[in-house]
Amino acid sequence: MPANSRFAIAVHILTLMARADAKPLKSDEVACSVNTNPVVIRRILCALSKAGLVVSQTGASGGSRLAMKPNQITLLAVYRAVDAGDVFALHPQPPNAKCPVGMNIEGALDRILDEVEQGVERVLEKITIEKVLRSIEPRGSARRAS
Amino acid sequence: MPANSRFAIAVHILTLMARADAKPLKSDEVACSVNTNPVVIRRILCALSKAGLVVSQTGASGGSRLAMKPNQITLLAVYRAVDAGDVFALHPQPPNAKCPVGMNIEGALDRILDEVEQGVERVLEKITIEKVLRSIEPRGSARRAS
DNA sequence: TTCATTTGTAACTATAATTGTTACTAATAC
DNA sequence: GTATTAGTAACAATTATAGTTACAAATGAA
Repeated sequence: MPANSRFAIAVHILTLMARADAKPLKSDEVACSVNTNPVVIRRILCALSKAGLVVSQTGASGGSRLAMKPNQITLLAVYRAVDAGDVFALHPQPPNAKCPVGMNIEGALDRILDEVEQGVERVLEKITIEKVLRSIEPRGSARRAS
Repeated sequence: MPANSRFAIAVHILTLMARADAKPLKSDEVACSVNTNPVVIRRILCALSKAGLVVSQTGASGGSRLAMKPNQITLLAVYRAVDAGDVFALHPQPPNAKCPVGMNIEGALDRILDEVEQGVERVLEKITIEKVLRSIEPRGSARRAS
């Protein structure tokens, strides 16, 4: 099924929570909106919790809520929290070290991958969960950035 | 095995060809440097050929060579030629259309994916095969990074 | 013309990652 | 105490990738 959707689902989850304000959401409720199994949601919530983006509580009337304001959560933080994977993979097998190109290409590709990831991060750090929520709200409860 | 290495291998192949100058390389020779099966190489060469980056010829003393100068081939062209896949995937199942967030989140994520891909492309369009080759040559024709 | 060589491509296998699922434990509120 | 919920382990189903074998089509050389 490869090509992972954890980042997309994480953004969805956090947007739901931003909309719910401080009210904790249960993994069942979130799963209903995302249209998947609650365990899939809890796995991602666990990563978001370890990254300090959400706070969860077990027990009756438990659930999860944002650990900070929606305008303090950038998509870069989300991208790093869930392991979204690299933009491209390097060689499956190490190249031939006896070839002048094979010997050095991995280092070169590694540096390129770093630059590409930085390009991704520059974009993601400019977008917040608040911004995503506002881009979704048809109108009405939309609110200015604080 | 997911997370595809076609872009990495394509850059490797083109760098070999840049170094070989106009001499056509056989898929066997390339496979030896990349350390994989010649068919894997030919599959990628086929994509590069369709994109007009290389020229191939069947038959005895055939092989493939660059279709243009190494400084005219950007990594963006390579990235587009091989299907490197998206930076992140959207929802595996469509979200719940009855939820205000579920209804609109896919569009928002799509726009974010577009921006991210543009971030990737801005980086890749600045790097050419010539630059990769120079960053690899141990010395002699080596040149300072720019 | 004939033959060896090479690409192009189809078909199949093995591997690995993801998502979905069930089942259970631990924590918490009422 | 009891019901509820998160956290997590274990496993199945799906899917993409890379590797492999096999063969047709094209080409150049004898």
